[in-house]
Amino acid sequence: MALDYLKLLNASQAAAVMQTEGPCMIIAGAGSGKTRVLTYRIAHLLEQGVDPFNILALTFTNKAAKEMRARIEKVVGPEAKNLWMGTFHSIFARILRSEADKIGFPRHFTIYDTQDSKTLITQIVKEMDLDDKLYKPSMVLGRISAAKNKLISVQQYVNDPVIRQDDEAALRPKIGAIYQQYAARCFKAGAMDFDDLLFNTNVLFKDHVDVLNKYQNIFKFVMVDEYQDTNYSQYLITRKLAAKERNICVVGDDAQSIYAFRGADITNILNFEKDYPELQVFKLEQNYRSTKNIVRAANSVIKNNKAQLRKDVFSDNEEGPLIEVLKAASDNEEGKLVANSIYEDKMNLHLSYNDFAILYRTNAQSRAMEEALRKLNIKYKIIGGLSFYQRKEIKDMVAYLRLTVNHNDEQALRRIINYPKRGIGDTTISKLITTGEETNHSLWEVVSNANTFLHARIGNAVEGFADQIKSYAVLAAKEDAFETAKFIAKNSGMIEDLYADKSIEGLSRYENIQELLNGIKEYVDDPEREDKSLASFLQDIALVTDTDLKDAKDDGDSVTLMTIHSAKGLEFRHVYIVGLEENLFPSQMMITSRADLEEERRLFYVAITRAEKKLVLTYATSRYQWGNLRSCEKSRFLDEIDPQYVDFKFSAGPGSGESPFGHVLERRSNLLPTPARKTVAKGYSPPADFQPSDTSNLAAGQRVEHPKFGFGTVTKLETQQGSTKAIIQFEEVGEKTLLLSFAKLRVL
DNA sequence: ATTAGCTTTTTTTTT
DNA sequence: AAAAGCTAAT
Repeated sequence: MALDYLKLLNASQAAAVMQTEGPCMIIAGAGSGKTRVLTYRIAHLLEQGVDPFNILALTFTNKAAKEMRARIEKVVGPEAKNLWMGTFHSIFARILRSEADKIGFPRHFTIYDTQDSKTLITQIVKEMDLDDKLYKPSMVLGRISAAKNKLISVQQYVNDPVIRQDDEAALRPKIGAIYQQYAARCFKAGAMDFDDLLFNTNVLFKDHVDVLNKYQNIFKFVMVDEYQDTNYSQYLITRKLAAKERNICVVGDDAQSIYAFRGADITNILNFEKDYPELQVFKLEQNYRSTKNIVRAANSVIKNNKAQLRKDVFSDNEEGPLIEVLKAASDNEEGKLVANSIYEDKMNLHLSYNDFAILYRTNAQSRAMEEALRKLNIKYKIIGGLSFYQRKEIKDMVAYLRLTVNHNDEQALRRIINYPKRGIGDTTISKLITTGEETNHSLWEVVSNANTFLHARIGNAVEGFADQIKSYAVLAAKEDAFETAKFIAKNSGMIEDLYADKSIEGLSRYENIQELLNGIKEYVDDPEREDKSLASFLQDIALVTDTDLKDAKDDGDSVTLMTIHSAKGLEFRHVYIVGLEENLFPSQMMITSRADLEEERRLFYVAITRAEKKLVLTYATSRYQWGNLRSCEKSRFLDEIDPQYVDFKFSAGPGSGESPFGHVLERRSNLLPTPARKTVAKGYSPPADFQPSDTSNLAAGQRVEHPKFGFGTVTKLETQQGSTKAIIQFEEVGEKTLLLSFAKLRVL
């Protein structure tokens, strides 16, 4: 049959589309038509007669999955609905639900969001009588999360001497104990956090070969988008699933890897080459999105990163205008400059507000932008930030729904046991918890038998609450999600409580509950929805992000505001990247190690490459931070762009009046040590015949040579998860920690 | 048990 | 600047 869509692809794109059998890796530069390739590749598979039920396509966001499914549907028709397509988390949550009993979880397990996890950790730290200054929930959760992403179980964690040393060195020796308690409590509550969804999938596949076999036979073709952002846990899942058919295709761009903080591991790409020696690699290097200036500027930035795969992204588009750099005196003025510029461009070039995006490093930066846009009556939408489902009243309502479906959900129970007020105070609650711990019962079991150990008055209140929840569960068993939720909202007293509050915030909370109910109604009314149960609805919203949400209800012509992380995969005609200041972008927390700084630079690269026609970069010389004014220095990243692509607009807009000392200050900042110092050994250049040695038998004390760092001595070797790190004291550049599988070392 | 008023902390990024 | 946590008074 004639594959007419091949006409729509360039040579390398077409090659990648046609390569359907066996392992394949597509290295796709920014804007190189990656989604197009994935779309047609799946379409091609379907045309070859592959059953859509046998194709698994994993994407990074729900939105990406939705979009791709829609595009495939355009090519192949409604068959596309049957593809397994979604995020890692949503796909494997679904599989875990149907196999839950095999790993001891209830079918309707709860998914804890980050806030639930942190609250639980705070509670555990308190119960264990630990110093809450030392054991900050975000820090502890970070440790636990990192462990899970590397598939380190509680047992392994507490037994591993290296981990113990690390924790002890950080004066936090009890993290293992907290991890243990945290996991036990989640299990008792029938709950999994985000990382558990992947961790437990691995457990399931490891302990139940029959189950793994089943899914290997279902997923005959596996595809992974944004492969550079997968962690070890995800890597292993895909490897296991593809082990039988070996039809696995991953798409990624190492230059756009920006989720290392979440455990994403670039070695997955290298592992991939090792796992599949017969691997076919395709490179997509032509950028169809942006002007030549934008692509070249982006290249000049990313060139400063040492750790990267060889790639040469180019554009055949017009040259386009230079990249504009604007300087503002304050964050508020920065907002004004951006808003004015958007307004002018829209009028002069007859664009719509949808053509514009403002990107920032942190959500907090949106405020100044919002104010400025509002003053000019420019409509905007904010993606991310405090999501709908994170609002207090919504979390309360959802807690009722969650507890109805899963009575053991401890966090939900604690959230609402005294909301609205039922006279069950802190003392009672801690008594309930302690009893649960002592008798090894879940909180719910204690609560529903409260009369056996509490005074009648208070015991009745507690059991009354339990009865209430039980009655909701009876209702949920026969009614759909909407009817159940509507009843709960009224019966619980939440509606009444919120309605009584006549303040502006109170009113909006009341409206938010209405909106949630509307959302549930919509969910139930969807003609394609098969499962209209409350449980099904909850499963759906647990993994929905705001980024996915906002897109659904497109509110007309508006400028988009979001973090750079959220902007990944998107494109806009005109892009403004704001807040290009030291300690903001790059972020303060990311400038201490080279790896972090390089991730930050990749983030900048991602931001630049979102722009099609015009790119504007701004920075402010002062901004409010934690309520007080701070002065800021412009970002080192600005100096990393090759100046031939940049137009430094000197004077800021109206009202800013360049200070007479402007030049002086400018000079001074140039006298500071050059940013982005390269850690290469100055007095060393590698011999032309440099040949890396086999380092599998490397031992501490040996002398080695490195092509960039020069000569050094191995001080220590550390093996973790099968990969070995060498700590080497170099003569010229000091101590470095190198991954042996990466480092080119010659043993002397 | 509840609440008003005070102090402390928080800002990285997200499934 | 705002939210969350804590103390003291009711």
